[in-house]
Amino acid sequence: MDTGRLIFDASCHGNMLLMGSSDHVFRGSKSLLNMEETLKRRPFFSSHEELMEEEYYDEQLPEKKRRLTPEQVLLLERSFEAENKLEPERKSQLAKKLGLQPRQVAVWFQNRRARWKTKQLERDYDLLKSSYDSLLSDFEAVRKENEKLKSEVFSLTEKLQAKESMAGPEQQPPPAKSEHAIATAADVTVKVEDRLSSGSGGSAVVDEEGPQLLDSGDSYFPDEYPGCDVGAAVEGVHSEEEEDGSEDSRRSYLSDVFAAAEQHHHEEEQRLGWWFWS
DNA sequence: TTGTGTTTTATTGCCTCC
DNA sequence: GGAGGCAATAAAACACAA
Repeated sequence: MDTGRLIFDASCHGNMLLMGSSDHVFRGSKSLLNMEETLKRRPFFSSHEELMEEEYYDEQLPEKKRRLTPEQVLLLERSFEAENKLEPERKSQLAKKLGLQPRQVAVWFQNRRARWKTKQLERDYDLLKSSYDSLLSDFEAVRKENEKLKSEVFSLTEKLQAKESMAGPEQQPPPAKSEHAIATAADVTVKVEDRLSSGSGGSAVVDEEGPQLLDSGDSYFPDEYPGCDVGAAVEGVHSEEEEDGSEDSRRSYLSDVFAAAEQHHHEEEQRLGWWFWS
C-alpha cells in the first residue's frame, strides 16, 4: 500500500491531511498519525518524550478535523444540486476551486448523499402516513354508515315480522326472514356497494366471494386502499429519484419505503383489530 | 462551565462494475 | 484487480440547557 504521507494543505485553512498517491488510495489503518508513524516522519524530534510535550501538541501537531467554511459548503451544495454524483474531472475542479483535496470533496458528496437519502425517506414516510391517515378516516365514516344501515335493516325486519304475525295464523307462515326484508337488505347492500365502488378506483368492497354484509356483518375494509393515493406517492418518489438516482437504488429505496409503510399498517391493524376483523 | 445530544468530517470494510 | 459507491461507525466540532 502506498503509505500516507503528510501533506500540508496549502489552502487558506491550513489543514494537515493524510494523502496517498491518489485521493482514494489512503484507506489504511484508522490513523497513521500514531506515535511511531509520526516519529518516523519528524526526525527532528529525538525522543518520544519530546513529542509528547504539550507545547508540541498545542502548536505543532496536525490540526484535527476542520469544518468547511460556509463558502465551501455553499459551493459544494450548489454542485450537489446540479448533480449528486461526482465524476473525477468535476471532483478535481471542485477541489482546486475550494482549496481542498479531491478526497475531501468525494467524502463530502458521499456524506451529502447519505443525508439526502435520510431526508428523502422521512419525506416519503410522511407522505405515506398522511395517505394512510386519510384512508383511515374515510374508512371510519363508511363503517359508521354501515352500522347505521344495518340497524335500519334490523328494525325494519322486526317491524315486518310483527306485522305479519298480527295478520293471523290462517295465512301462509312467513319465511324465517321475509322476502321483503331480504329485498330491503339486498337493496342496502347494493347502495353501500355503489357508494364504495364509485370513484374509488373500482375496489369492490362487497365482492362476490367475500363475506356479505347481511350474512356475516363482516368488515367493509377493502382489500386495497381506494382512498389512498399511494400511486401518487409512488409517482412522487419515482420522479424525485429519477432526478439523480439509478433504477436499482430506486427499487431498493421503494422497497424500504413500502416495508416501512407496511409495518405501520400492520401495527395499525393490530391496534384496530378488535373491530376490523371481529 | 460542563454534560449531553446533534451534526459534520473522515475511515473502514464490503460490494459492484468495468 | 482497481475505482468508486454505500453502510456503519468513530471522533471532532458544535449547540444548548442546567
